[in-house]
Amino acid sequence: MNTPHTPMTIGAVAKRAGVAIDTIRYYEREGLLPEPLRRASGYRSYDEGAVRQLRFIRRAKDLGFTLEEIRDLLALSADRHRGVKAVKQRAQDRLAAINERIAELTRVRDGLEQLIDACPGHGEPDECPILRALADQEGEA
Amino acid sequence: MNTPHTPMTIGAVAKRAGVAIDTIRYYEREGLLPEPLRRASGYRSYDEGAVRQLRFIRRAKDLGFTLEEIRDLLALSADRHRGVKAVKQRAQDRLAAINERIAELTRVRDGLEQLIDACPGHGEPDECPILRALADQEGEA
DNA sequence: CTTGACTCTAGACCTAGATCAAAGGTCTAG
DNA sequence: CTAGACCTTTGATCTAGGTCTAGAGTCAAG
Repeated sequence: MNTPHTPMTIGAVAKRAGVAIDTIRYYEREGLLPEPLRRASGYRSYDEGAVRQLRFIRRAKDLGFTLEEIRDLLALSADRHRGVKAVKQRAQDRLAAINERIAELTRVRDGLEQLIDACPGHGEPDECPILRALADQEGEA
Repeated sequence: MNTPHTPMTIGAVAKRAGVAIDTIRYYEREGLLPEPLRRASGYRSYDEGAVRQLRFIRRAKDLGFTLEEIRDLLALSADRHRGVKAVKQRAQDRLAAINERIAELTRVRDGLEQLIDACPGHGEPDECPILRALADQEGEA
């Protein structure tokens, strides 16, 4: 199926997974990667599985998962059967968070857009709606 | 027009502007707030202008401006006439950045949504499209 | 054997935007 | 006058996710 045991140095793994060497050691410290075998010299010795796991982490990060959530996903993905349901739930949670963030940014964008449209781009600062919006005291509780 | 000179302690200003005392001193260090007058005892003495400026900062922060950008906006807003054009430009830059971020998040969301829809929520991890998407090696340069 | 590239560890440092602690001085109500 | 709230400074700490340094050891090629 696959080359079962192709030992690699940390540098080779880093190159193949597209991450920095320091990042690999950092992930190991943080429990996102298992401790690898060591050569007699103390060098870390990795196989293909490490590259796959690093790519997993990178993709999950691209989807906006935090390292803590990824640690959780990795644990779940190792759990045959019972993990799948939980993984789907995590993905749904992540989706909800992203949607909320999009809604928030959209609100901010619309507000900013209105201010820009109303600003002539010249004249007195007092007549600039952007500055007025920032400076006006509205909510004196 | 306004109460011309109502000296306040830092605590009073913090309360009225809705920020922490430490944050005010931090902004002062960072050049976002001018150094206030001092009483004989060394206590900082603020007036209404400080409250307005803090609210300005808070609103700009809500619009996603960084403190560095806000420092820039404050300098521009003090520049009668010539500042308005630059302020509008900064706002447009900010708008473009927000739109880009929304587009990015939307892409991520759509990808995640597809994975979730395709995941049965049970069964073997090998059949979970979420885990497969994260784990599959696609790009072996 | 030498050279240069690579790796090891422990620990410091980075961004951004605060937040907190320690040790002490000041102000105000009662 | 005293308790307690408030203020001062310097400097450390926090989150998140790394990045970098120093000093030492190792590996592969020529």
